[in-house]
Amino acid sequence: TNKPLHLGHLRNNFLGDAVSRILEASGYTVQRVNIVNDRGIHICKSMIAYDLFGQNETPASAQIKGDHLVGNYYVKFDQAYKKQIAELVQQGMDEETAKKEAPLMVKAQELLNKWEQGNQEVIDLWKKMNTWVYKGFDETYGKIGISFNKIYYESDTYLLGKDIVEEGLEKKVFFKEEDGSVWADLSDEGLDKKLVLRSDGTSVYMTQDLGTADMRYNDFNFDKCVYVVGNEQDYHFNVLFKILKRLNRPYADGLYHLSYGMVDLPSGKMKSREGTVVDADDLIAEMILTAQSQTEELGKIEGFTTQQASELYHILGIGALKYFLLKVDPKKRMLFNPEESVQFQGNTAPFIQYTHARIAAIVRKADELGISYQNKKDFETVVTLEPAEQTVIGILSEFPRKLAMAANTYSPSVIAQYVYDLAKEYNRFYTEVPIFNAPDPQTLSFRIAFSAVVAKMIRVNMDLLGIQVPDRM
RNA sequence: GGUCUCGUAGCUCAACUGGAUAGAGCAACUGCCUUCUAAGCAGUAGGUUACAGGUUCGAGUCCUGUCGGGAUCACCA
Repeated sequence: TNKPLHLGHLRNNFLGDAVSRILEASGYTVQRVNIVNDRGIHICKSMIAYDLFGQNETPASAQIKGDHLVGNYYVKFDQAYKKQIAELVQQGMDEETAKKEAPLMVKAQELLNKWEQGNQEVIDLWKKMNTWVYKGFDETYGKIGISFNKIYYESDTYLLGKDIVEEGLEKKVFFKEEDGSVWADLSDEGLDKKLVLRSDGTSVYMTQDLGTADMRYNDFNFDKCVYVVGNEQDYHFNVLFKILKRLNRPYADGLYHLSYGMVDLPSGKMKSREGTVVDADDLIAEMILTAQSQTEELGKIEGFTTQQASELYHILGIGALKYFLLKVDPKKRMLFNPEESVQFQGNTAPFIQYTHARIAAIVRKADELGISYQNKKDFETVVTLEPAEQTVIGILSEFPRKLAMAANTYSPSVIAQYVYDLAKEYNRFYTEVPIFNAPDPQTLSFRIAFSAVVAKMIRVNMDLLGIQVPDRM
């Protein structure tokens, strides 16, 4: 792609990462794979705008991340393009024709053709600008702790799948129209006919996805393959999976589309072209800044080095952001209100992280006092449990079932909700039941051990979400 | 228009896949720091689960219809 990451991408990446972690914890070996759309007319638009207005600007000279720089040229193209359309319409051309015949669009098409023909000059510029974009993405992915085992580029894969079209024709899964275009007819399953190859013999999205499905199976020989893709592509994946099934692919039954809902703003849907998107880098920076100001306001960084403090702000800010996007059922669309969504109280990551930090303080103190709590015999005669302790233990015992549910439904929100309930209930214990003023040494040992177990479970669950927990905050 | 999807407190979300009195947070109000971190805890108030039928011993959850939001139905990806 040629546009910077936004909030929707964050939901996508956090979901993919968390689901990977949950499946790993459930015994699967997981390969995280990303597909980068690095070719097509949209890239050409950025390239043209750069050619026209760029004056050899680079991310270094402009002091701006590469993905933002390239994204800005995409916007510049669109502005100039719209102007040209308006002028043509003014001269009496109808809008549809104007959109196609505006000089800039014609130029972009020419550029795409040159790219496909391997024109060296075009390829060089394309590579240069792509490198900037990837570097920008790497920086963002680094900040949010997301990584992949393998990255596929569409410039390498966009010609795949044509052999499968041939195979499908032989197997009568596809049929050919008079103009030479090839289609899949799924009308007997309540779906429409779907184009799989253009009349000029070039591929479309479906062709490519048929090819990449085979490629991924050859690369990884997977039992399951989870596509984390937004729900606006439900129909596409429905068709894709049905076609692969009809082609008797051995892996067809293991394919799953983790279809997640869009992130809406109070003003409505995010639209890149209209600039109504929440930029990922801006949001990340804002979350970290908010974490900093909240922490300083509460005066909680006594004894922290500058380095430690900035690490804490990062853990809190990124954690709050991840948790906010993961606590909601993936299937559902969700609303992001910039004014209200950046919160650190209530059902948020900082609340859970705070609970962990308090327990860590208790454990530190116990260790300093030399209190023994690591062995069962330290407290095995304790039988009376406070109500709050009983409730917490009940929650702890639910973990295996919750993990299984999260894995089966590909739903990190199950884990998020669970760890919140655990922290919430522990906090009740924390205020109601004294620990260091426990009535006897064995109860004291038990309550410390009990707290340590809760801290461990908080850490384990937050780790499933890809969220770190601090020992002090 | 066809298909899919959603509609739960003022707002954002839960409800363990059909079980008992529908739960949290935010916002509002009331208390609690001389005691382990108040980013916390306790409490008050807030609901005819869009609406109308149906299935069931039992429905927010299942079926039908209506209304309302969203997505999709490209020789774009």
